[in-house]
Amino acid sequence: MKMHFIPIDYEAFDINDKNYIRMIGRNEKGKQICLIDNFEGYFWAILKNNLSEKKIKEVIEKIEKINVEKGQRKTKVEKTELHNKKFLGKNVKAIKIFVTNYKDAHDVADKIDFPEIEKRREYDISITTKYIMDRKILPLNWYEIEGELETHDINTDVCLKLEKAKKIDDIEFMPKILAYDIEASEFEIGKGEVLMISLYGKNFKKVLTWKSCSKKQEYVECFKDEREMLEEFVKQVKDYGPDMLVGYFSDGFDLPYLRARADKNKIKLALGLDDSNVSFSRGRILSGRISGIVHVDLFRFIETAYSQYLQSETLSLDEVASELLKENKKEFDFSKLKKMGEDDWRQFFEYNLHDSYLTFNLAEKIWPDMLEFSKTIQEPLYDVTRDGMSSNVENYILHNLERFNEIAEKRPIHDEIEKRRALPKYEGAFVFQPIPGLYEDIAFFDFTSMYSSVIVSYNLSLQNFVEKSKDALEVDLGKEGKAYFSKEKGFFGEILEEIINKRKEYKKEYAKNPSNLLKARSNAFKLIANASYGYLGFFGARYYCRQAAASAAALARKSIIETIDKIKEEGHKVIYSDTDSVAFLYDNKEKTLELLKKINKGLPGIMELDLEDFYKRGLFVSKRNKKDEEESGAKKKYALVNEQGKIKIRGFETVRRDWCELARNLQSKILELILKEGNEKKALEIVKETILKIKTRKIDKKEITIKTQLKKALSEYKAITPHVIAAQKMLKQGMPVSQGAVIEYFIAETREKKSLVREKVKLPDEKGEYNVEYYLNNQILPAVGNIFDVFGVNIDDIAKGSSQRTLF
DNA sequence: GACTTGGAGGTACC
DNA sequence: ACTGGTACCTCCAAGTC
Repeated sequence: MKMHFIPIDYEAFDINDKNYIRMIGRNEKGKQICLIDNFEGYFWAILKNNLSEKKIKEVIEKIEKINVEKGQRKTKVEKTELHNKKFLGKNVKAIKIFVTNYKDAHDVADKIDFPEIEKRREYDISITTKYIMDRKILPLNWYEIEGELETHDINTDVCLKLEKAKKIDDIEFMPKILAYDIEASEFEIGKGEVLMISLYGKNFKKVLTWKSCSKKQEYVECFKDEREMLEEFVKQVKDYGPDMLVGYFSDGFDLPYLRARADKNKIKLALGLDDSNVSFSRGRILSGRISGIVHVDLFRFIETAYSQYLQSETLSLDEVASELLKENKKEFDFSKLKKMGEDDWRQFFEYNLHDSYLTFNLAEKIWPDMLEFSKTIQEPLYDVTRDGMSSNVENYILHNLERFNEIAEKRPIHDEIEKRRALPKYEGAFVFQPIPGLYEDIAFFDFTSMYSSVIVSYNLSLQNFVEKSKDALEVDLGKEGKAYFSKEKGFFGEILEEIINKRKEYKKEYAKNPSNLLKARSNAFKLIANASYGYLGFFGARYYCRQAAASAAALARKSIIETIDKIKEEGHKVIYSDTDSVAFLYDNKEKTLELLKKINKGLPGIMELDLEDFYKRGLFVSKRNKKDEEESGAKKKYALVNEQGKIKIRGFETVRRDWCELARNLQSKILELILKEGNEKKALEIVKETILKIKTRKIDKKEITIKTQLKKALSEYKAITPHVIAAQKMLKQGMPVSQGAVIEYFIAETREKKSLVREKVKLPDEKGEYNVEYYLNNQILPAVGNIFDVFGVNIDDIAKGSSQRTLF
């Protein structure tokens, strides 16, 4: 049989202790297809230099006799091949060792500890990654496949055993998405009961429940008990037949909860296309897997791939949906949960369904990004929606090694990781100390993907890292001495250069012909390029090279400082610089652009300086110094307005979520008045008005709420800060408090004089007046004080003055 | 008990 | 444990006088 096929889900399985890969996907008509392929697992033994042919033959013979026993399973070396390969750019002879079961590759490798063997590699790559690397049946690409019909215990339209596959042109593809969400009686996984499950797909909406049903909506279906509801959930998902089952925070809540309740009810949550139970892989965070259906936790994907482009301060469904879909969650008061009337249940069903509705729409909206991530990195959707950026970078590299005939480096294990983590931080970026003031006519230059282009231009990588030599590039690492890098092109640099070029190409294409898909594609490459430098310095990386990362930082410092000097030489006053950007005063745009060209001519390799923008005004403030410290300009804190009147604020409290809205909004208003109108007097009036409002208690509670994230488990805090107290209070009230939660509280008046802030903490719904003194002295005045300092106005005096006036 | 100082903690910048 | 370093600022914790 011959047909078109797009693989979506990958899974390995064994028959008679041999490995196979099962791909689930669709044909162009939307039929669900299962495709089975052999997997010939292998790893590499790299031979020492200059071994005689006879010696090599002996080694091969020894290797071919190796076998291991793992419980019932006996794994042996099936065959070997001798190849000329490369390892970190060097030519090596290596034995390709095929094993009958790849799961035991590590154990087989352990037995090959002969003196003739230099290194053993690639036994630590996951089976699906290895399969994709080897057979090049790439996720979400279209193929024409040929194969025999196969009877296989799986619920798809057709199942084939693969014989031939040919890549063909893309056909537009939209997966069948089903979103789900649950509500439970208690927050802790499995402790309470699942009260309802909502499902939302195309022309499909349902809420399954076993609770009050007399006034239910038409989309609600009622069951006798939790068990029947869970069974129906499985049935509904199967009938719908989605490619993707999507939840929001469903790895951490919905799916483990469902599984726990199914276990409790002694039933199987047989969502898998082969009727298998949902399973969870252990890791720092649980990952819920359903065989044949891609379970996606949108929250995790958004967190790694999307969050840096979002304004949302938390990644809650409500905030993210509000930003991306312009829709919010429905209201529901959870404190009612203990005594629910029929109308309350009605409202709860609607609330539950709406969460699935939002999740479904988010999934459709973000689909281009998931698709392009998967195609770019060449890893399955399931992985790409969960992996962090370091894995994404690494997988991108692994899938591109073959072109370089490279054997992959190993992943570090415990001792090596510990060693790397114990190393001190190396010196990073240069940040210019600004002089506080209001400046006019500012030009901003910045380097495009500075660190990546430094890495490419100077060939900084593990492969190029060498002992001191005349031909090598010498990088001065200051206190740490010097590092040397060979000048040949290494695969790391080549791959990174391609990534940068593709990003440029797709960005240009997008500008010409905008589409969500092109935007997503350009973005995927951008994210990978941006994470590559961090990858070099990441202790868990296969291609970790601290010296390369430190050298990238050192050479970037050198570049930006030289750029600053050149700008100064032209007679400009440089006012700021951070890492890859420089701001200076200009008087003539043409001349400024000429200067840009001139600097670019002198830059090495692919390094490129760009005009970020021309700004009309810019404000830099001083640090809130401790006593006796000399007043100095604050780094990473400034506000600019460009010629179109667009304001850019960095670092100020306005953009910090751990300050109350009142302070943030006031500061923002003041910055705008100063930047747009240059009117600090009017700004001062607004501050006075706000002070009066605070004192007369006219401020809404919402505006004085402070939000702080709980970064670790409550018990691990050494210092008991206000947000820890607030979290403890929440816990006492039976509210869910988990690591990562954003805690909300306000500072209240207390009967007795208390000196510590935490003694005045109250939860938003607690009775009590806000603490005038605190909001004045710890929120409002600090937020605007250093802005008015620039104009020689002491805000503390003003505050005191207005307080005297109000007294009279 | 008032005051200083160091560091824990959180969040932002690039 | 799951990309890197730099920086600001608040509030607690513990020490000094």
